[in-house]
Amino acid sequence: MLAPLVPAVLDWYARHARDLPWRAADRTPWGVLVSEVMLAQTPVARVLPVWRDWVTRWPRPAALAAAPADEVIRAWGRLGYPRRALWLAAAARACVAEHGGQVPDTYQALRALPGVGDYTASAVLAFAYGRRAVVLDTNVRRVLARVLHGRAAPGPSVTVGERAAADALAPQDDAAAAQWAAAVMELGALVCTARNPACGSCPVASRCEWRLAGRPAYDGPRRRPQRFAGTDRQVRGLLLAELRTSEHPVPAARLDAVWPDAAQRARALDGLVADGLADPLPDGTYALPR
DNA sequence: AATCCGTGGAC
DNA sequence: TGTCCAAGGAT
Repeated sequence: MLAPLVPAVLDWYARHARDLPWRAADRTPWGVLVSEVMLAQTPVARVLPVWRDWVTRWPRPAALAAAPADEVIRAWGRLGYPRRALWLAAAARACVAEHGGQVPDTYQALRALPGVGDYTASAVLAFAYGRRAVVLDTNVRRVLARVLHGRAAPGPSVTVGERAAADALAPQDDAAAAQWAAAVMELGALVCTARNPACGSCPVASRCEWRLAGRPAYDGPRRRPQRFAGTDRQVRGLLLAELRTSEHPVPAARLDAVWPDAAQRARALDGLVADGLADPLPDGTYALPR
């Protein structure tokens, strides 16, 4: 007799969940939102110190809403995708302007915040408010692809069938569904990993379709590999690093030194300006916006 | 729907 | 060096 899937994963989670600060008993919806935005495409270990700095410096949305952009961008450090820092600041202002300074607790209102998509809205509902939500991140998608469908990895984008299966699997009860979301995500992060999954430590290995099929390699459509070297993204990163680490406005000549291709450099700098990550000053220098 | 958007570690 | 991967979202 096989243990039912959901209880087995919940039991595993009770014994193996990491002690992460955004899950602590004194967590706040604001801290959870900050963590979710930071964790997108970014490893936990790199998020931890930055998250602690942010929630200490800006314990509530109103505090971040009042912070100057340059301070916000510098506090983001090298987490990557620095537009997320501006999204969080804009979300904080929306919390103040439209939700009494609180992080909203409905899917629709969360989705309306800048930088909050389906995953983040669902995660805040579940992890901050203990509500039932279908939380489909890369970990959950991988676990379900393997356990339910015998595939090594999920497809490039969430399908309606995938969402329906995840919905059908989640407990109906709010608290149980929230626990399930955290548990299955944690299983994907710690055991059912993309590379070298630890099936020997998996609580549902005995009923995993993928393992039972001999762990066949993924053969479906692949998302095109993202290049980085030589792209505008790299140049933006180099330019912003120069602005971030300088106490004073940066002369154009110093920005010229970070990348040889003038056309690409100009394109990247224009992009930063358009995104609110750089400010061209009247004297020809550049600085972080205030 | 396909592309863009940072950064760094593992292999 | 190159590739893949890490709690996605916007356009």
